[in-house]
Amino acid sequence: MFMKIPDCNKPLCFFCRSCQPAWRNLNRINGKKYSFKKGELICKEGELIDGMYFLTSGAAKVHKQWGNAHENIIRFARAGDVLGFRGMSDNTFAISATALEDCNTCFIPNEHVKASFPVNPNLSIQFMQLYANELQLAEMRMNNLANLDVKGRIAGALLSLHQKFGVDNKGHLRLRISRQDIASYAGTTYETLFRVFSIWIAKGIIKTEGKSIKICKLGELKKESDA
Amino acid sequence: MFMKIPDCNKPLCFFCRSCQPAWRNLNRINGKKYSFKKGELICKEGELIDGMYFLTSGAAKVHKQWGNAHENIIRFARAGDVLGFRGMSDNTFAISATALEDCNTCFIPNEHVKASFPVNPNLSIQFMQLYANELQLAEMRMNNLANLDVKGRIAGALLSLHQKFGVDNKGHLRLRISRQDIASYAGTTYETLFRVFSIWIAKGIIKTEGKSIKICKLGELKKESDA
DNA sequence: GCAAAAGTATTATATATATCATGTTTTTAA
DNA sequence: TTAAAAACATGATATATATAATACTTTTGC
Repeated sequence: MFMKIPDCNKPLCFFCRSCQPAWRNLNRINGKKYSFKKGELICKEGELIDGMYFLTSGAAKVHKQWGNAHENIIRFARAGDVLGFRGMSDNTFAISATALEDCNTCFIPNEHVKASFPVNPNLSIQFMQLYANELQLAEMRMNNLANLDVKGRIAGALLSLHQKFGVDNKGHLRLRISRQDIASYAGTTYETLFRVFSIWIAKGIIKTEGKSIKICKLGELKKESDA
Repeated sequence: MFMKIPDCNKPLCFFCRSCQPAWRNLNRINGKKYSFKKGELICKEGELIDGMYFLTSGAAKVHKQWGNAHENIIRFARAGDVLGFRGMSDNTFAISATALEDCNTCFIPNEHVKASFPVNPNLSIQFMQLYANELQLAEMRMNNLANLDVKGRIAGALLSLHQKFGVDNKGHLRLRISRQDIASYAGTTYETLFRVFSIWIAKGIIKTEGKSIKICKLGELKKESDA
């Protein structure tokens, strides 16, 4: 579950991609490669996180536990995304991340992240842009949660998943995910999600086959999510 | 309402603060100073925004109009904050900003922002950290909107305002803001906000005096907002 | 200083959606 | 390979909160 990074100058590691080629060797020395099985916790709210995880393969959910059993999913991550604390100060984080598929990650300690900025002028600009984009997404999502009814929120959730993970050759969403997780992402309950799905399946807007979901009428979903 | 920036190397302008002293003169030449009266639109969703506004005084709301009359406030900004598109690509923005008090801003065109990065190594790091912080706030707010009931959301809204704008010597929130705006920020309606306020006033948790709001029992509000 | 507009106060009603309850199927672990 | 645990399916009920309707009060522009 842990080893030195053997080769990380591949396009999927955000960090190495943004560093000068000559610097990547130091990333290899200072970073660690962690693998996580489906369902495993990558980082947990309240824990001290002294570095960043860069997802190189797999998928994860970033979530927060509420009291007893109520979980809320804040966002999803796929290869190329960053997990763990943002910025570069040591800090405990208020949010957990769990692997939804088997994951490979590069863990880079804050020390080394900090040391990398002066030497890699492009790095902070890349981070800046990454965060700016995520911020924009976050604000859109905020809006959705605050203004749309359940249908709209579920539509938005499906569209995000569609955009982030794409579809396979059969048109099925590439991420196998439980209905409960979709509900948690849309800010609703499983039961309500089920009801909405039933309606949409009847209308031919989506099609399900076990855990696989196919969006048949993308336009209809878009209409729901910006009404 | 528009003039060349006369003097902007003061601590309140995020951009100048993050640049080398020698570079600030160029900011002065390339930037423009815009002033906005209370209620005036600073930037409007759909418009092309080819630069960033740096608030040096006053307060503003960042919001999105929904169809007919439904408005949602995404966040507030005070002196030191950035408005307008984030990142540095020319782009139309999905979000509007309106002055809540008379505002002074420095407008820096994207061209000059871009040109400033290579020369001011600290600049992109400052931006990165700014965005990282805002991202964290955004994700917390997302959570609130998705999981808390109205009471909790209103409590959260008041606490944010309290934290962002502070209180005067009488303990009143320093930002004079309409109930409708608080409701829009909390993702609810004026009427519901009114009901919740009535209860809290009766309980002595808050006190109102026209537009002025005083939080008497901060602890009680905190309890509401993380239940 | 006055008219118009924006903001504030309040109740009654409607409805969307969570909660509860119960059974079935699929997946996981031993 | 079976037992246990998640995940899925579905209806009935309760409730929080938006909507609607109406009147009063303060602020703003002319």
